Amino acid sequence: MSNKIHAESYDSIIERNWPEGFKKTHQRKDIFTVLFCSEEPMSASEIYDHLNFEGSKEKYAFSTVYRNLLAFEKAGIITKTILSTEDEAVYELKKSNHKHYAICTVCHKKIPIKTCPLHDISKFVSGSLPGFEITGHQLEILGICSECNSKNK
Amino acid sequence: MSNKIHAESYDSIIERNWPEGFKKTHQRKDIFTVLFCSEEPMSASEIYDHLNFEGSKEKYAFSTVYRNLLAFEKAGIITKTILSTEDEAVYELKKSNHKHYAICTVCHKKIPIKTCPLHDISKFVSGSLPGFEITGHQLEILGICSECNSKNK
DNA sequence: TTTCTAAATGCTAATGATTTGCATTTGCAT
DNA sequence: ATGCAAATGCAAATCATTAGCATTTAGAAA
Repeated sequence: MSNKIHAESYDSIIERNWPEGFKKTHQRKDIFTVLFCSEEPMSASEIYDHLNFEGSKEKYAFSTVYRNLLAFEKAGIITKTILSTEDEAVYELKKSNHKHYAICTVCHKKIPIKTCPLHDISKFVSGSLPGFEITGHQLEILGICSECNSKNK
Repeated sequence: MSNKIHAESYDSIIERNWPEGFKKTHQRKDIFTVLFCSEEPMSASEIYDHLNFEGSKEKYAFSTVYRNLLAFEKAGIITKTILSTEDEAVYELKKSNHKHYAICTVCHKKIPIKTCPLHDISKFVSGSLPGFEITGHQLEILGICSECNSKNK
């Protein structure tokens, strides 16, 4: 990113979170920073737009974005999700507190759910899945948000 | 389908499950039957292959498959799901007992989970989402199955 | 049963997200 | 500073899914 004021702190954040043996190209650092700053999971094209329009003279190819999202995912520091209401995958940094969303099937608004109802999922499931090592889960709650509901009256 | 022996019973099943005001074309009935007979959720191309290779002289266009999957979904009798390990959407008839899957991230095996851990999801979530009307949910458990785990030793 | 019409189909071409090939550039270890 | 594997940019290729349009068909009406 071009914001000099924050450059230092981002650098140290990157330093702490960078995967082992990962080349630090400026493209990679910038993709990481965009994801780090985003409140919401982002699609590849949203990331691409952020990188290419925010006053930076750098070039960021679409293929670079996709290749690095895949690389970050393999390295285990981001999560890829395909929501059933969208046709693009979305990506977010793995934070300590992971999130799920309630998604309105009418307006596609995504409302984060504060608590994960699957804290004890492993106990719940492991009984019926002997030998299966659970590494994660995906959950969406689908429905109609209050705004869309009232519009339909 | 071409199996005369079962034709009668499929007809009555179709009769009972057919959406209101839906034209009964042989293509639609056959797509329904393929889904009805499948143990697993199927992708559009799997359905297409079943229709076009199982000895039938009928023609089934890809666009017909997609159009009718969408129509069935709108009519509320099938479910479309995009699994995070696959790049095709999969479809299944809504059965009384809905299912979730534990998916191996290595071999992509799908293991049905017997119980839905979200029976009381609405209570759980509704508190934090006032006015949101829950109509459904998507859940995947991701991990490594026992076979893939033992291979990696 | 025959006629009629909107809806459904098959075909092919278009779309849109994601991937790939390849020549060029760049981190980073020596 | 040098060298090379890894990363990049660009453009073309893929792959799932959708749309356009001329033709066919289900099912209501005559």
